[in-house]
Amino acid sequence: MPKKREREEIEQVKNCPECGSTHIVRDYSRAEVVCEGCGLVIDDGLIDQGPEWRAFDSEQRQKRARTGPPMRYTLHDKGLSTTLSWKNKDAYGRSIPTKNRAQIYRLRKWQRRTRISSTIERSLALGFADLSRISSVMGLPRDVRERAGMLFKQAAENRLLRGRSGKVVVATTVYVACRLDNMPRTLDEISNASQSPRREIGRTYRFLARELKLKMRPTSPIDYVSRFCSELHLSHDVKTKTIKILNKAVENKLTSGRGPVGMAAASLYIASVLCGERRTQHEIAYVTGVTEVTIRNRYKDLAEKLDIDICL
DNA sequence: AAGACGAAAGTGGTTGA
DNA sequence: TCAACAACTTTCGTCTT
Repeated sequence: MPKKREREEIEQVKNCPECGSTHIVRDYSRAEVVCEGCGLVIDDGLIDQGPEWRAFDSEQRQKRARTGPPMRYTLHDKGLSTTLSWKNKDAYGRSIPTKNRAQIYRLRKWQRRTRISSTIERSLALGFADLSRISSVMGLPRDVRERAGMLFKQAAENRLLRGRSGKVVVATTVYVACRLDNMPRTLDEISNASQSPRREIGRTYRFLARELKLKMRPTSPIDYVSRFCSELHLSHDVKTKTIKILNKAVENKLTSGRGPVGMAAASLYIASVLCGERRTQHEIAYVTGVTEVTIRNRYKDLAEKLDIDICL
């Protein structure tokens, strides 16, 4: 049996409407037509003509053969649920006798009720798919993913997804989970990985924090240090030096009201110079996502108030 | 030529009336 | 709801190495 093609290039859509990329593929495992450039889902509900099972001999083939589309895991019920018509007709078009109407009514009522919980499950399934995509792009550890998943579930169960983009909510739960696990990511990083606008994530963050009564403490600049250090290929010495500087800054109350990322960036700059492993303001600005101007302002502050001499 | 500097205007979010 | 405000960004010309 020839191997089934999981993904294939597509010819109908020439360019992605979002980013213009021509790299557009059919992903049968997700039933989507996706732009590889920006991740935009151009079409979904794609029907895979192949079976989802494999048969190794003719007996198995006979047992497993059936009609209907293949199962899909991105749907909460794997696409196998029953639909119940609203007409008082049976499958042959005959009208249903009056004495059975009450029964049918009860069936419909339960159909309606179970469907409410399944919309939640559906958004969960979609959200989790998004979550695993974002966390693998960002390389997040499992604990953070789990936490984000739990948060998303809470949000869905409390009906907080209404009128909000699921993608943004997922991105927000990732942001929150990172912070709660003391490995904060900046809104910009989350925004890049999830392809959602930063301001939306920020707004949703405040909303979720209020609705789910999340007790968020302000992030400490120290939590950013190791990650930035390794991205800048700086030694352990620079790292400890940076943390020393930051602790002193906290003691002298230089950090309150200041953006933690800016503080971390400036301390990192100072430490890198003092340890003779100098990185330019430009490099640090690029990695940390704050501007050179902010690094300058912060580090001037620090140097002056903490009596640090930087001989350039 | 690259990096650092700083002034000035612009931006998005918070706060308090 | 709106204006004032602080922190931060953008932009750009100048100085230093």
